[in-house]
Amino acid sequence: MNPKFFSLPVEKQQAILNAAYRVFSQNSYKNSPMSEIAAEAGISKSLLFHYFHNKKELYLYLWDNCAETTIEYLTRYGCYEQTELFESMERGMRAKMEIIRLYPNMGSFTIRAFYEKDPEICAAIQESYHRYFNLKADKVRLNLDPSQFVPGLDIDMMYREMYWASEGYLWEAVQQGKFDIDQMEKVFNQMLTFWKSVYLRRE
Amino acid sequence: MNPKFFSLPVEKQQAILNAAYRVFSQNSYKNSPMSEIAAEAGISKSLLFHYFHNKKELYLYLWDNCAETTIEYLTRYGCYEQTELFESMERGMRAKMEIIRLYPNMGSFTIRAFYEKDPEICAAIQESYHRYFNLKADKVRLNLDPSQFVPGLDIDMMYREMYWASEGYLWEAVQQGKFDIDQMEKVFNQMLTFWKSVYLRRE
DNA sequence: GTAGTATTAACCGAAGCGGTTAACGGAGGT
DNA sequence: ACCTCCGTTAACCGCTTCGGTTAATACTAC
Repeated sequence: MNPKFFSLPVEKQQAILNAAYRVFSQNSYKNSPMSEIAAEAGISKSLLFHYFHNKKELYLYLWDNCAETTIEYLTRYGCYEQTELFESMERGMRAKMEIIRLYPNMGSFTIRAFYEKDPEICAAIQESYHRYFNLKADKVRLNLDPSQFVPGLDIDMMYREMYWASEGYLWEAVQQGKFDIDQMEKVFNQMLTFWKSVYLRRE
Repeated sequence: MNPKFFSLPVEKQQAILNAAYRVFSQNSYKNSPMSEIAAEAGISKSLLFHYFHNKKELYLYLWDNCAETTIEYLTRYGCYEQTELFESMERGMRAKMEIIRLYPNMGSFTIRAFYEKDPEICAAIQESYHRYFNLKADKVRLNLDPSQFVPGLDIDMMYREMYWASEGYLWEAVQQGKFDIDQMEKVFNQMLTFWKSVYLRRE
């Protein structure tokens, strides 16, 4: 790719990447036209090809950008550090919110890219995925003291439940295409206090 | 549309509809090629155009099929009848599972169609939506006895939490493109007993 | 056979694709 | 004033694919 891309004003870089994330996350690789990306980014198709030699390069750059941005924010918000369960959930959410603020459609793109079948890119994605996975596979360790929870609680189910609920809410927001991040953060905090109120042992 | 479509063997009808649901749910209207639908359904493009005069007609038929199928199954599983909260959740899930068994991608299609911006169909979708909405707007009434729950429970939050969790799980399954419905039903039952165990008052 | 129906290969003009080229236009130096 | 540089784009390229049609094939029943 053309290094001049990085000397663009940051907002313009983001506008381009976000347009690409949106189009690629809502269409298959094959059915995602470069022209649509350019138009949405507010630049000409020629300029888009000036920065990214071809469609594949843009796609794979986005993919790498996903991994790097994610790791960067997870690190910055202390998500790899050992903490207590709800604290860890909260950090994870804050990191995710910050990423959404930057690139609203990055999450959906990541998942789509991961399951993308097109032979032109599928191999590259999978290879790169395993590279990143091996790099950061050191799982997050939690301080899980079972006695802090309501007696008899199915902790595994609780964990999955919390995960699904946050994903479900996020998905709903993405579908509607509106990202009121302050509102989202508020809802997430409500969920968090709700979980604490029902899962934590009442003395 | 050509009425001969309905004298096709049922599996073939479903194959065609499912191919269409898949393609339209994973690409914008404009970027969804009829050829891709035909290929996935295992028929020629000409035959597809033989049954549906054009792309728009197919799309709108799918949309109507969503509404009708949904209403049919919700009725069949007694989801409009007045019941207790968890019973109502369970019926809703069973209905949804049965629909997924028939048309795995109908859910995602419905949502996408609802937010579709293409001027060629947007108006028709919205108009039709309001028609259906007015038709079935008689809200489900619940027997909600607050005393059956754990004291101090935020019932509204509990309700949203359950909704998001089931949507989140469903979405995860759809993303992966694998629909092991027995497995899904099992997980949903686990969620249901989990919810009861944490939300219902323990005597 | 033959009549009728289900299905498709081959085709149509038009549009859109990924990608290139040549020219424009504004800023800075002289 | 002119030139140079460079970010940017309009116009274009060959080609594919688009939505949709047509004419011929394959199949079935009599």
